[in-house]
Amino acid sequence: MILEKKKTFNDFAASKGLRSTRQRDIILDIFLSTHEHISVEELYLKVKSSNPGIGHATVYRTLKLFAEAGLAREILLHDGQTRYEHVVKGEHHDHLVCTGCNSIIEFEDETIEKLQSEIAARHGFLINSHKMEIYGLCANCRR
Amino acid sequence: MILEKKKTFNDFAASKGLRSTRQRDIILDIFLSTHEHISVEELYLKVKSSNPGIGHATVYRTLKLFAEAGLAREILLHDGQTRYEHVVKGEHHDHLVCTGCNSIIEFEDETIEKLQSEIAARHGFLINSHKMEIYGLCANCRR
DNA sequence: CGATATAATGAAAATGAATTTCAAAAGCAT
DNA sequence: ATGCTTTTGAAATTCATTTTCATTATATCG
Ligand SMILES: [Mn+2]
Ligand SMILES: [Mn+2]
Ligand SMILES: [Zn+2]
Ligand SMILES: [Zn+2]
Repeated sequence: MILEKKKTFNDFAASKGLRSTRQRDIILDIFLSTHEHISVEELYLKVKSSNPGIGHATVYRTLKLFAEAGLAREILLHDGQTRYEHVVKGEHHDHLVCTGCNSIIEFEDETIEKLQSEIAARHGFLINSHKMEIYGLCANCRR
Repeated sequence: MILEKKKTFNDFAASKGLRSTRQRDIILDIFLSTHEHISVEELYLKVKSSNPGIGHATVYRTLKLFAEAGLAREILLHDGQTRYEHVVKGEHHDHLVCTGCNSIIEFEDETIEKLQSEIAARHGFLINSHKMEIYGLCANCRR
């Protein structure tokens, strides 16, 4: 499925007339090797540790491309850092965000998604994406 | 209900031992006179037009107090500006955000809220707040 | 192949929202 | 009023992100 994502990006790049570069390959490899919800800075540091030459701006630019290509999702929590997570085709999830330890629990709820569609339809609204975050304390942090 | 909010803030201020200042009164008045989801900068400009002396920092600081006092809610959309909206006691709503014209449609859905609680409970998670934003095109912008 | 055109990169500068600093002003208890 | 503490506002600072622009790399074409 890593190969699949690489193909997704290559197809996207081709369709956009983007050139294939060593930097984008490296950043994609490293992004795909991560899990969780990684901040741009975190990814940049990972990238730099094996490829000191790659610059800040390239990482920012490339992650935007990944999001555009549909293989990454931008996540804005309340800490002033943009994060990215993997997009799994045909899947969607939302987040329980613990304000105690910053951990994130993912969940999906088919019923909520359906209700969202109904609400949008009721307003003549065409959904492109949505985000839902529940903030509070995880089981560990509760006491 | 404007008086009620002022009382809410005064009680909050009293309980926190905050001093009552001309600036906070003015900013509260102007905030309460606004509608929609106003950015800090927008509010600052409004404030400054009638009270040129009031500074940027004070507006930022005061809005945080309003949020803490429970009469304003901070909203982060995807435009890099923090916005604030009024909190109506006992009410909650979420947002349909049009990426075409930046308009916002508010909605409430009791069932979704209930499902959120269930999900949280299932994970032993204690909800403090949540946000749900649906992005897309409003009826006007669709075609 | 080269040569040429154009896109991508990266270091550094710029931007912009938000926060901090700190001296002066204002509020409050006595 | 006095003295103590909080608040204010201008300016400086921070910090993430974007932009600039000279250089380098990639793709295309003869
Ligand atoms: Mn996730
Ligand atoms: Mn609203
Ligand atoms: Zn936690
Ligand atoms: Zn619209």
